[in-house]
Amino acid sequence: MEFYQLEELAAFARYGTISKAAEMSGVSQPAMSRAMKLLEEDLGVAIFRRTSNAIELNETGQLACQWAERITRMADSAKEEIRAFDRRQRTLLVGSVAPAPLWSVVSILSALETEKTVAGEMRQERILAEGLKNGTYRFVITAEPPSISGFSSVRLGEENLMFLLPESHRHAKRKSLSFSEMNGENMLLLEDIGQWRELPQRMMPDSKFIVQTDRESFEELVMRSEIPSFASDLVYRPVKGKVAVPVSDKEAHLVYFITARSSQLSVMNQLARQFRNAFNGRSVYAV
Amino acid sequence: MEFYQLEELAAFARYGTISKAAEMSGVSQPAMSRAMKLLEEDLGVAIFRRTSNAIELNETGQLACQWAERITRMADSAKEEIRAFDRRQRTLLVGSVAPAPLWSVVSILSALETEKTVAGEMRQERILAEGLKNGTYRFVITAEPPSISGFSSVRLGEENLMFLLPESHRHAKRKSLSFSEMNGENMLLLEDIGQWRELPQRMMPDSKFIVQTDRESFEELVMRSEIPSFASDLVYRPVKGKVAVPVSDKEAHLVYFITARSSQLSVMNQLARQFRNAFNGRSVYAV
DNA sequence: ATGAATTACGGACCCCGTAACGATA
DNA sequence: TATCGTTACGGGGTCCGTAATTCAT
Repeated sequence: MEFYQLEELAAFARYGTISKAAEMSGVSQPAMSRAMKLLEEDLGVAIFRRTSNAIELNETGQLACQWAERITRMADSAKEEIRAFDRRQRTLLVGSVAPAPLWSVVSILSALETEKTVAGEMRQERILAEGLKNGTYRFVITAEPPSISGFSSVRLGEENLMFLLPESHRHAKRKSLSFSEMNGENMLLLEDIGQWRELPQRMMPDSKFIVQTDRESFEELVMRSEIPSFASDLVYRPVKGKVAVPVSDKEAHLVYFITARSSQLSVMNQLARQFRNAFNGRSVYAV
Repeated sequence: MEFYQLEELAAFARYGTISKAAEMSGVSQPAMSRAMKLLEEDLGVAIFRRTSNAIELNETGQLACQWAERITRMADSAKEEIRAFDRRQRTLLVGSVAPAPLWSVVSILSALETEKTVAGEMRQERILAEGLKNGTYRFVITAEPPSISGFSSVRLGEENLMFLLPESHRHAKRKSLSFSEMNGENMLLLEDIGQWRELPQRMMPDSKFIVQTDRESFEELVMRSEIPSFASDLVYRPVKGKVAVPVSDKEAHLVYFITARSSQLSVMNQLARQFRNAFNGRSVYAV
């Protein structure tokens, strides 16, 4: 019994005649005729009812066909799952509640673990803790480190939110600014910013937020319009005609921790060191 | 991906080295080495960890092996089930509560249905009714015909129990004899007699029954000893030195019905006719 | 030096496609 | 006569086993 015979049997059942099934399967008619004969011989039972000029499945053949489909389906899913498992084996997935620390951690890890493909994704803290336990994530980055036995956390660094205002803005000269002071003012907001996504909406309930999914469109809008937006010290790059004013509320200040199996402690410390090196002097608050 | 590769992968997992697995599978070592390599190439992922002169499964390989076993097991059971189904398709199974009518019905049916293998088995009435409905039995023979819609019953004939006594027995001259009159007397009994099996024990609670499994041994014992036994008009053959005395209790008189799908009515009538022809004049009570 | 895996090589087998054939509507 | 299935036949791929090679214990 061979896979190609089972597949051809299923094709025959679908199309009714050997000619049609052969044509649809991309083999010659005699080839399929032979394949069915060989399968029948191998099984040792009649699975076809043959008249001089036609052929059809008998009851046993219908059963055989169900099995053929089950087996080929199983073989297909086996291949798929084996390949998926292999991919998971050779990729190292990092989860994070915010994009900025994720980018740097992914980039640092890519250099450290040259064997593996490093990928990152953003999720809620609850999901991250779950995924850390079940092995989906090797590392997770959160503001409140989950305490799971066998896992350890290391302080990674901090991120501070800033208002990005046009120089002409009435608050442009301020050294710091609270959410309440900006409440009611419409702002540009980027969609995919994890933990930062709902904070402004909560703190500034009277403001309208113009949400952008595409990062390039967002930056285009920031540059070309007078509408205030947010920036962060971790990703801050000066924009011509704009000034960055730190948000004074404590909610705008996040401390990130990286968490993984305790066996990864040395890797995590290295990560934290490189992370801090990369952003030394960049943070508005830090030193 | 081919079945032979999956089987060899499973063998390799079982025996640990290619050499051993090849030897146990009856193929050469290079053949199996190649098969594993081809399988690996087909999957497109590494399933082995190779050192210069050793090879072992990696984690993906262990998963692949589980799938290999699942698939080959499924293929094996598919073959088995297809063959079993085919056998069921071409055998006609008759169920009965007693051996005597079963034998004749099987023999008559064998002549009628030359296409099929006719087989018979004895079961309790409850099981027979169940099996008739679910298609296990094409015909069942019972004393109390089950009434199931779509199925019909035909009176087949009757069977009467007799005591088989040595000529010297105190009751040997009787024209008939009740269970209670024989109660307390030890008797020979055949094991595989279906409905007749527990009747004597219920009606003669003080008797001890010497049960024989083997029919030949039973007949030997009947001939060579003075111990009374049972006979029936349906299978009665005179035994030298023994006399048969009919049992007078009504429980010793059974009327058999044959039941099957109503579409089989004409076959059942033919069966009943041939059955009565075969036993015409044989029954002690009949006529 | 023994045992394991792979590579090299010639041969056999099997499956394929083209072509020819038989049968049915 | 057109369609369908089977048989016949030459070709090519592939799988096999033997033999040789490499490597490690």
